[in-house]
Amino acid sequence: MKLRNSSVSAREVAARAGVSRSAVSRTFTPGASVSEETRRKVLEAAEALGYHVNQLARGLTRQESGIVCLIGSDLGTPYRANLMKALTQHLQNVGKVAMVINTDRLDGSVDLALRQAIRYRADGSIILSGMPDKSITRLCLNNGQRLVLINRDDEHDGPLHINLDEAAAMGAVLMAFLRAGCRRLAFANSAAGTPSLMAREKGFIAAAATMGLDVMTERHGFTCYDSGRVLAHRLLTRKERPDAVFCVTDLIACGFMDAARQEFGLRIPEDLCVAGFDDIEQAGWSSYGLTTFSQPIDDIAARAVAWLDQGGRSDAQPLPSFIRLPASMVWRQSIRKG
Amino acid sequence: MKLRNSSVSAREVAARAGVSRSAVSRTFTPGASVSEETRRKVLEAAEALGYHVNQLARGLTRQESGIVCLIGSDLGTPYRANLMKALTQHLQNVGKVAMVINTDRLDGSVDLALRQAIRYRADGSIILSGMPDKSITRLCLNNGQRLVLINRDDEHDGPLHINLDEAAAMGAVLMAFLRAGCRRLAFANSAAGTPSLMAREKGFIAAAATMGLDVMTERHGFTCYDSGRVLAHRLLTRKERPDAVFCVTDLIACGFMDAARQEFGLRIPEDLCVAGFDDIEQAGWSSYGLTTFSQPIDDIAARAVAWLDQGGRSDAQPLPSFIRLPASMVWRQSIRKG
DNA sequence: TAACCCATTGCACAGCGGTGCAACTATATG
DNA sequence: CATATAGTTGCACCGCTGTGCAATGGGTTA
Repeated sequence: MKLRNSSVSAREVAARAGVSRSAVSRTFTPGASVSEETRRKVLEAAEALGYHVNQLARGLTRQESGIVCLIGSDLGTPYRANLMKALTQHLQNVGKVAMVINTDRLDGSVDLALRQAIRYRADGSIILSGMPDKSITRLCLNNGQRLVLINRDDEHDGPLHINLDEAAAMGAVLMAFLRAGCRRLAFANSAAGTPSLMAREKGFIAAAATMGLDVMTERHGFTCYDSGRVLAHRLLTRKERPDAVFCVTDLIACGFMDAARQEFGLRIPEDLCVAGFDDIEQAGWSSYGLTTFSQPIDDIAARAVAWLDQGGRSDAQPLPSFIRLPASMVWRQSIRKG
Repeated sequence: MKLRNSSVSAREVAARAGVSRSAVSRTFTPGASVSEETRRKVLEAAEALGYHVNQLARGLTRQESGIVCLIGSDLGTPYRANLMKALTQHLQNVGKVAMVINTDRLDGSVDLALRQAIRYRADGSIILSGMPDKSITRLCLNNGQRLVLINRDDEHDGPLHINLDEAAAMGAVLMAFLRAGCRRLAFANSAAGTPSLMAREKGFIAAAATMGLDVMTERHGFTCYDSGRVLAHRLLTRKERPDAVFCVTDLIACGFMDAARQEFGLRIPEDLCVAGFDDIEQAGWSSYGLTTFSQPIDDIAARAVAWLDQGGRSDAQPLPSFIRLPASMVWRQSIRKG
C-alpha cells in the first residue's frame, strides 16, 4: 500500500491499473462508456491506493460544484437548527453538500456571505435570515447560482421564495382566542422586524380588526426567551390586562408563560390564553404545553432542495418561484377549548 | 456591464484591464508582487465584471481548499446546534468555511462522511459524533487532512482529541449532593453509550464509591427529553426513592424534572435534588433553574479551529494532541445549598 | 470475403488560478 | 555614464478531472 502525504490522483490510479487516465475518469462518471474488465481493474487500483475523485477539479470542469450554501444567523436557535438539519439531510439525499455561512457577526450581512458562495461556485444558496441587496441577487444569478429565500417576504424575481401563510394562521388563532371567550387581545413581538414576524403582527391585527377588536402590541429585543419575559412585564402591567396573547415565536412564548405564571401568578389557560409559532420541541414539554403553529420544516427543506436540484436537469419543467405553505395549528393546553 | 451566464474568469479581467492573467492572480494573492498602478486597474476591471476568485481552482493549485467538514448527528439538539454555531463562527474568523455532513441517516456512520470530506479535499474534519474506523483515520491523515474528535474518548494517535474533565465534574456534583444532605443517589443515563456519557456515569459511580455510597443507575432510549421522563418513572417508582439524581444531559434533566414535579408531586430541590450537564439555554429558564455543568463551547471551538489552522503554517510549534477542558458548575436552584 | 456497426479506448484540450523563471524597467550607486 | 539592484511583468507549466473526436478492435450481416 503506497502512502503519500498528498492525495492520490487519477493518473496514479491509471498507471497502476495499466489503463489511460480517461478510463479512470469514466469509471467514476455514471453513464460513461467503460468495459466491465477495465472498470474492475480501475476500481481495484483505486481501492488499493485510496483514490477519491477530487470534487474541486470535477466542479471546475462540469459547471456544478455540488455545494449549496446555507446562509443565516442565530443558528443555535431551535427552529433554525432544525431547519438547517432538515436542509443538510435533503441536500445529501440528492448528492449535494451543505456549506454553512454564519452571518451572526458579519456586518455586511448576507452580501459578504453570498460573495463567499460565489467564490466556491456554489450551485445555489439558501438564505434563512437577512436580505441580500438586489445587486448581489443579480450577481448570483449571473454566476449561474440559484437562490432560495425562506420566510423573507419580498418582491424581486429570480429566486425561489418559500413563505408561510401567516395570515391564515393568524385568522385561525384569533378564532381560537374568541371561542375561548377572550376579548382583550395582545401581540408580543420582538423588535427584529423581519418580514415573517411583521406579517404575523399585521395578520393578527387585521384579523382582530375584522371582528372589531383592538390589539395591544409590544415589541422588544431579540427574538428570544428573555424578550418574552420583558414583554410579559410590559403587557401584564397594563391597566387593561390582556386575557389572550399571541407570541410571535415559541421562544418568546416560553419566556412569557414563565413570567406570567411565576411573577404574576396567572394560570394558563384559565386566566390567560397563550399561543406561539414554530412548534419548537420545548413547546411540547409539559411545563409549557403550548398551543402553536407547526412550520412544515421538512416540506420547506424538500421544496428548496428540489428547486435547486432541478436547476441541473434541463428536462424538467420549471417549478414555481413563489411557494406559500400552510402552518398547521398544534393544539395543546395553553388555550381554553371553547 | 458585461453579464454572462457562467461566471467571470481571471482571463476576462486581465483582458479588460490590459494586463496579463498573472497580474490578476497576483492582485488577489496576498504578498505577491504587483505595482499599485496594476493593482488598481485590475481591481477596477474585477469590480466592473463582477469577478470573484474561483476557490475550487485555487484549492486545486494550493494544497488548501479552505473547507473544514463538520461531521455529526442530532444537529437540531441545543448543545450540538450551539457547538456548530461556534465552530462555523471560529472557522470564518480564520478565513475557512464549514461544510456540514449530517450523519443522522447514514448507515456507514462517519466513514461515508469522511470520504465526502476527502473528495472535497477538506483541510480538516471535526467529528462531533460517532467514531471513524482506524483505517479511515489513516486515510484522512494520508490525504493531508487533519482530524479533530470532540468528546469522543479513545486512544489512537494523529487526530486532536478534545475532551472534558468529566471525572472532576462528577466529583464536584457528588459533593454538592452530599452537602445538600442527599444519600440516595441516582444516575439517569440514555442508552446511547457514547464515550462522554459513559465517562460521566463511571465518574459519578466512582466518586460515590469513595464515599461508600451506591448509585441507582438507569439507562434508556436516546439522549432526549422524553427519555428523561421515562427515566423518572423508572427511578422514582423504586422502593427506595432517590433524593438526588444526576441526569447525564440537560435535556434528560428537563424531562426528569417535569415528570418528577407533575406526575410524582415532588418539589425540587426540597424533595429531590437534580443536576444536569451541558448548560443548554433551557436549563436557565425559570421553569427549570437547573444546576448544571457548562461545556466551554467557545473554547472548544477556538481550540479545534486553532489546531486545524496551525496545520497550514509551518512556523508554528506543534500544539498538543490531547486537550482536556474543565466543565464549570453553574449553580441554579435544583440543588439545595448545604 | 467484404462492408458495416458498435463498444471501447486514448489523445489532446478545456476549465481556472498559482508560481518559478527569465526578461524587462526604473532607480540608485559608484 | 556604467553598473548594480530592486521591483514588475509575462510566459509557460502545473494542479486534477471531464469530454469531443478519432482510432482501434471485434463482431455481424450480406
